[in-house]
Amino acid sequence: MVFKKRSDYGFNAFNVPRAPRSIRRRGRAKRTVEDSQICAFELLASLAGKLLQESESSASSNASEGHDHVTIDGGIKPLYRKRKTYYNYDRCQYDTYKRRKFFDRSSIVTYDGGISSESVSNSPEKVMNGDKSSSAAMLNGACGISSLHTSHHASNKSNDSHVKFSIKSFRIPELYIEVPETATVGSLKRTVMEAVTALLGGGIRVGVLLQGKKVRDDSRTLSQTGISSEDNLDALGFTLEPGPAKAPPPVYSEEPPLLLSCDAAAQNLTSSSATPVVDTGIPDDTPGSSLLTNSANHMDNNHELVSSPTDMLTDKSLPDSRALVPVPAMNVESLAVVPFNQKIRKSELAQRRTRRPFSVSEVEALVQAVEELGTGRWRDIKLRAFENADHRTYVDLKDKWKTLVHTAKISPQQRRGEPVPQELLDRVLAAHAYWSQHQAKQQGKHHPGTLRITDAQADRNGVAAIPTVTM
DNA sequence: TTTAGGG
DNA sequence: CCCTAAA
Repeated sequence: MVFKKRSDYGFNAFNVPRAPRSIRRRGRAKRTVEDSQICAFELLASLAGKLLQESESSASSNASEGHDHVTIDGGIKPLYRKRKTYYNYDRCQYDTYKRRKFFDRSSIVTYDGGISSESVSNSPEKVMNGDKSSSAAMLNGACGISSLHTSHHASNKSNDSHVKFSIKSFRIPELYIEVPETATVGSLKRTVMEAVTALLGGGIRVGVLLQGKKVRDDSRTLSQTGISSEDNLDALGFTLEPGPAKAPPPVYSEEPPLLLSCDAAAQNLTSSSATPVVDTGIPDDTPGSSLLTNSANHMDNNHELVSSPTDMLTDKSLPDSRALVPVPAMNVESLAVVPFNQKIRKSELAQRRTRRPFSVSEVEALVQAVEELGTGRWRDIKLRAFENADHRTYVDLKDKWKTLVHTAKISPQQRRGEPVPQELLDRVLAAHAYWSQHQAKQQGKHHPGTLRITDAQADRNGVAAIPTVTM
């Protein structure tokens, strides 16, 4: 017997019309999206959707037990989930992309389902292996769709406009549980509880959705994002997303380690001066799919990422089982544990990498390398100029070059982000032109010389300077 | 695994 | 940035 508690299958994202782009507005509120996430985290920590009141300096609040009101301050560092090694990059992606397609889309739940399993249904699929009677409990922590519904009350204070969030409840990601029919209800409950506990303990992140779209830019303020006390916050929602259970050691300073154990989060968050580390990476901004519509697209999910802390399988579930269990528990266990653990790993890689805009110096290095090696040798370029930047894959460099060429062609007014010196853009254009005609495919050591732009300050009429190679 | 492009 | 087809 297989039970499933699915909160969402972002799978049918395409069934949902894209929510209208939210209206950005700039105001005085200075809280950032991250702050909201902190609020959400605290709620999570208490495992109850208690009313959360956020106030800047009010002395007290009527918050409930477990945690009193929290004064959120800045200093939240985005966490970074380091990817596998550079060379495994694509492979990892390949291994998980299918899964991602299936789960990435999340949505705002329009119903408060609470933390309990609100819709347990029999899985139509048959358990593949012979462990039909297994008491394995699997927790699918990868869907990243747990979401909740929030109700909010705009505070119309005269001067400082604060936004108050009253999150009724969170919905947890899908839980995939499997227990023998001989199991008792009690064991089932425990199994579910363990699955939930494991999920929360495994680290969870919070996402913010507005108008059905995920808000990724954690640096923007609430007002800038469109979350203002004056707006109808009905379109605002939070989501729980499975996060890495552990924080890989940061490699670079700009890669804050991520630690997200529930406990840690709870501790940090309950402190008014805490500066918890929160992952800012949000999987996808695609409009969420409706949780209410996915039931139809229910497809075999037995193979989807499911995590199952081994401890979860060891006991609990069996004690009450008294029927004939054809397969020894141990065997079942081994069969179940292995695959599930592998799957949860994949789920951890399913997160979209955090955005890392190229700095001018990086662009400089890239341009330099391309001038020397030409395009089409991104592997070498990576090795030459970004050997120590694990977060810059050769694919990234190639992409960056692509955008640089584009950037160089458009008017400065159309460019965004940290402005790239015109000098560099000129070199980009020159190198691009040079290697384009030169096909750069020259094997061997290409010209050991240096690509030199003779007309760096090429005219802005689109005529790229013709570089020359000097020996 | 890399390259090359589209998404 | 992601996803892939090809090489």
